[in-house]
Amino acid sequence: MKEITPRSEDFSQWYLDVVLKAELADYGPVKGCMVIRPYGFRIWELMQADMDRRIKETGHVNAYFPLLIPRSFLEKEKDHVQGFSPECAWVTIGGGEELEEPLAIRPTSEAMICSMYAKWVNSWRDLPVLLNQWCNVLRWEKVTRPFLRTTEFLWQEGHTLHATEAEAEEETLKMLEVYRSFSEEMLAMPVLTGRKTESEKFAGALRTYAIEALMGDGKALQAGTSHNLGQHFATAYGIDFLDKDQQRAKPWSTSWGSSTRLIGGLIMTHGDDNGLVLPPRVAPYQVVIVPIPPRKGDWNEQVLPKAREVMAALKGAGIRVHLDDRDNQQTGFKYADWEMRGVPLRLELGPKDIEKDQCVLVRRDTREKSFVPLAGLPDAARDLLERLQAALLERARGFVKDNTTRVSTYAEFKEAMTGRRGFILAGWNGDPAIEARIKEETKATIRVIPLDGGAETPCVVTGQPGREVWFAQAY
RNA sequence: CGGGAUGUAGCGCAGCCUGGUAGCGCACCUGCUUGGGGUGCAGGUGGUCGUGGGUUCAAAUCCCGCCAUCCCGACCA
Repeated sequence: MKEITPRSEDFSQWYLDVVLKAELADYGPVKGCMVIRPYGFRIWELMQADMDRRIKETGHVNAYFPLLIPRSFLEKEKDHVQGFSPECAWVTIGGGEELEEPLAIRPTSEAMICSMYAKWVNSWRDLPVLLNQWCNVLRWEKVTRPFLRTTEFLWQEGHTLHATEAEAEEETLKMLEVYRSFSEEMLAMPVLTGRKTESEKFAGALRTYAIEALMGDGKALQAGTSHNLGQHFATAYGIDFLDKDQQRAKPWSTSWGSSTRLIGGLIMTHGDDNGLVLPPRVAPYQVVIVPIPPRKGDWNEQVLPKAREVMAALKGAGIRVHLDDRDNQQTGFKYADWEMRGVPLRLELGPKDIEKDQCVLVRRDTREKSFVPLAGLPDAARDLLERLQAALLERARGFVKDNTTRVSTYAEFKEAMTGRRGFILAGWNGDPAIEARIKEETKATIRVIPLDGGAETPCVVTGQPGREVWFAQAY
């Protein structure tokens, strides 16, 4: 088995090595279209199940809309089509014949869903509409990287309609908070929340909000977005309703999405030189049992029965557990193998342990070993998994803190960007030209404006009155 | 889309310059060995050399086209 490139040596290569060697994904035959392999897909399923629960708990229901969108639908919202048409893939032939109207493979579903909403919404009683869909989307990206930027990816997209601006804004912020809590609670990935600048907002949106996470190489990853679409889409797609006072009114819409990109964030937040490190809550296997063969005799008699017993006990306690009973691999190989795959806890069980009615638990993050009596094992394992989950979040928070620099001069800003990068807190006068200049000169962009607008701080470039915002180089 | 590079077994590569029966390491299969941190030995399976054309008695090798991938730029709600 080939070694994983050290993280410090080449972060990009390290990331690719982890994705491929841990068998999360593999390249497909079409550029940018990756195969999500079973181990990677299980992570997605676990994430998806929890995110789906959160979406439903906030009052939304799931539906499914078509993959193909007529060109004329997409063209109805001007900013939207400008933003997305460069990355659209088109179906022009069907059944061997040229189509009258090309069909876009959805890059996102506002156009399709809003068109249907126009048909369905007539009265104030029909509002709010709170729909979500889980699906694939296609965006023709020029540069692709597994999970982070792929031509086709899986995501959820929520699309809602509201009677008032205040309600729409509340919804937008509510879903931003769902993404924040999900990232931190499930992925142990701390994120910034805030508003995007004009240059970074969604095509056709009034306001875009995002969560931003800091990766191990000091670059920021946009991990989820929530848009207040204003009345732009209602206007473009002709959605209106009769209000209580019998006046025709246009609803306010929102959309919000999170994707398989979160898996990339997970990898780059926690992984180390030995490979993946998975937070227990999204780990396909939370515990892997590595049975140790006896020096003499048959492990089928001396070790495996006990190992199966232990596995059953852990499973009974709701822990996802795998027994590695491969007899063609050595113990040391298995240790390295499961570490690479990021399994949070390794349980070693050998003849010596069985004699003493104990086992060895080894944490993936710290490699700390503990001897645990088999009697109370499920509780001890669950407890350790919870502590590990919390420790990962704490460590990641520490990393963000250590890699956040508050600067007051542009020289300091540039210096921070040439070093370890990370988040930079600096004043900005609100001028897009300044934002563009900073990007050109340092590669840093404004990741988010704090939700409260940011503390009053002189602009780092001009010295004019400004607000403190978060900068970083983005993925 | 511009600049550079690379396509040979599942993966990583050599062979190409100087044309002459396709090789190495890992992985995989068999057997033994080993086993509490990536064992060792022996045997074995697997390749129309990215693709189309050209030159030649003969092309992985030389020439031309195309395709794909990677790196750097541009692009990327």
